Amino acid sequence: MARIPGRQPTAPPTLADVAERAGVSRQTVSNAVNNPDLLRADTLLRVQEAIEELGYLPNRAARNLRTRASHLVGLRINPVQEGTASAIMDRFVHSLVETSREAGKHVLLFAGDPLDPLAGYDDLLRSTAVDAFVVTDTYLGNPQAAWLGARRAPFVAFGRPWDNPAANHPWVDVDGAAGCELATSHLLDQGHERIAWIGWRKDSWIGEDRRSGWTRALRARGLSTTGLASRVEDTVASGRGASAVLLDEARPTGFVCASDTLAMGVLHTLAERGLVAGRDVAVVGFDDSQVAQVVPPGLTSVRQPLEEVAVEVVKALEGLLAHPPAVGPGVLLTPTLTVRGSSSAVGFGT
Amino acid sequence: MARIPGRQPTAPPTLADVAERAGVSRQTVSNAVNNPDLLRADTLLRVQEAIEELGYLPNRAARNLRTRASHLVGLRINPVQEGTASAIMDRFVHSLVETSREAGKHVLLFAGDPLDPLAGYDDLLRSTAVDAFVVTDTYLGNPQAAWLGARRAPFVAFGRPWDNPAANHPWVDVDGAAGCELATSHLLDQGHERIAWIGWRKDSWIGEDRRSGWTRALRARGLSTTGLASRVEDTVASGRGASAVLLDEARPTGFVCASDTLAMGVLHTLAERGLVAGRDVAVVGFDDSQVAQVVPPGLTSVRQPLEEVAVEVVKALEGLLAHPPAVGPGVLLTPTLTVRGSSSAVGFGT
DNA sequence: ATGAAAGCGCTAACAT
DNA sequence: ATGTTAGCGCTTTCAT
Repeated sequence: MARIPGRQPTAPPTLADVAERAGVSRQTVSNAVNNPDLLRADTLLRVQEAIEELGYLPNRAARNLRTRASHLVGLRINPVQEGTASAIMDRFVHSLVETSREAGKHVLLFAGDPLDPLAGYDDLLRSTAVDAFVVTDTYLGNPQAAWLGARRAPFVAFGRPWDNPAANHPWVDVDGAAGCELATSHLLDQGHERIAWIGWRKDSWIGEDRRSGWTRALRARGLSTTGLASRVEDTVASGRGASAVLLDEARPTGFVCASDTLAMGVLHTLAERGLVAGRDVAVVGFDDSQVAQVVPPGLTSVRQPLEEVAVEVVKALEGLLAHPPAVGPGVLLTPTLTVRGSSSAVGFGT
Repeated sequence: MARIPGRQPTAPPTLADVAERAGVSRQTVSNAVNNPDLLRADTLLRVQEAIEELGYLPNRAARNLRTRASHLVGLRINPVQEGTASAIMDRFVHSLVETSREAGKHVLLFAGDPLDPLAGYDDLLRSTAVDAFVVTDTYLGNPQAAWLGARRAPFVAFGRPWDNPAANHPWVDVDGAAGCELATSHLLDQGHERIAWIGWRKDSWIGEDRRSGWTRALRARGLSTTGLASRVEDTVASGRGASAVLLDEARPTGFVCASDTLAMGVLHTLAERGLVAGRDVAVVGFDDSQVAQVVPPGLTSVRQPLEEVAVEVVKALEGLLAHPPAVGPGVLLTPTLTVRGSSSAVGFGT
């Protein structure tokens, strides 16, 4: 990289450096970067050469100050839940970063006090550090949505506004009911007729949604759900306990679970009883976590299309930050089912 | 939040707004924020009240432009390795974000073409979007370190400069050899004498380091390692294959693995042969992934102290960005062993 | 098609 | 202890 004498050896070149080198004004360089159409072809070429030679790239801070935009998207991350199989954030974050890059944005991570869902948002907003937020933890009944809305802070939610269908912020979500219906139908197709559900407590909107997919699939085949459902906390121990009770009292031949964590609990029960998943009892989880992928004999699981979610989220962000802002309707994506050994003898061997 | 008439209703208050309200100059407000010691107590109080009332927070872009610092740390993230148990990034990223916050920094995520380890760094550097980088994927023989060094880009590595012990950049790493020695000693203490190693190919520095811990522990008790080691790719299938061969040819009663992924491969082999982990054969993995935590009967695993790593990384960053920069020696942290059912009948029941 | 002037909000350097 | 001046690097507006 060529250096201008008299400058700090590490200071990157500025617009003025390029202008001098190309023999034009600073403004023309700016136009070459942002509105190339305005330049005559030969001028443009000369400026571009100078840019190339100097390795010029616009200074972010200066541009941000001038345009009042940071091209940064804030994403709050919570601590990893140890002892669970929860694994979607990892994949989602990567997809979001990747997609954001294509849209000329970067992702700014910030931490949040798990007890205060609002912590961190305010400072970033008031210091104009980010242009918008991506809000992911809507499962709590997200006060963020209302709060951010009240502050006129642009944001896109990954997750439906369950508690307020009239909310007018953009959102993207995955159809959990469809996923569980898919899972249940898969077991029905394998010949199972007594299929149990292990899900979350009734106050979880997501949990009730997923459960409805199980109900729907059984009803569609004229099968009863009575005595086959259990609602517990999202822990391996709860899954194990619930499956033990269900096996004793309802004798199901298959389990559909609201999470991979609960499904792993079922695998624990089976291991204790000398039963083999996929041969003796079928098990399906939700999220297609790494756990599902590597546990013997492989856990069949509902997979959220997180790459698509990221694409839709970024699309919504771009609309939101456009002039004038454009807010489309919520987007509901359909998950797929990844079949492994836990639900089909064929799948044995990973 | 009070609003100044004549301004956009959404534009945050500026230094000038606060100055006017407090009846002082803009500089005094700036000092109140950055050098409160310079103000007389009563002036400081008045300014602070004005700041409070207006909800003022300094504009990031303006401050960044003026101070030539973004208080942003760049972290490149790679795609999640599907089908493996690899899980440390998640935990590390969260710890890093948390610790950075305490140091007044935020973490900027960017994506990288997995094939080009340098992609993404250059642009952020030249556009002065970040103050420094945290480099994590040093296992490849990291060209980033040399490259960033040549550009005088401040960075801290999570991972030793294996290929260049003379490198003078700050780094933090976890002692893999000590971890595997811990794991092997644990099995020795349980009475095992034939303990096999399943690790990575010889060109992996990290793999050889971890393996040396296994060797050291066996040698210390006068036991031979001959015929007990295998070097394969980091996949579940490889771990399964290697453990099958080792069981047939060397009859080990315990396995120490370079990763949880390989350890899961061992569990596959055991499941196929009707053997029970922890009762018939002991297995230890590395990384204490979620997989290790939830798989029945629980996988004993070496746990990296990622929270400490993050603390040391941020410490090193602060030194690096201080005036003048201060670069301390590399920091090597010691992992712990999390014992679960796969290596002790006691651990049965999670 | 190109250039000149102004200013985004802040802080470093110097006055007072 | 506080105020004044200048300028960080860029883009918007307006003139040429």
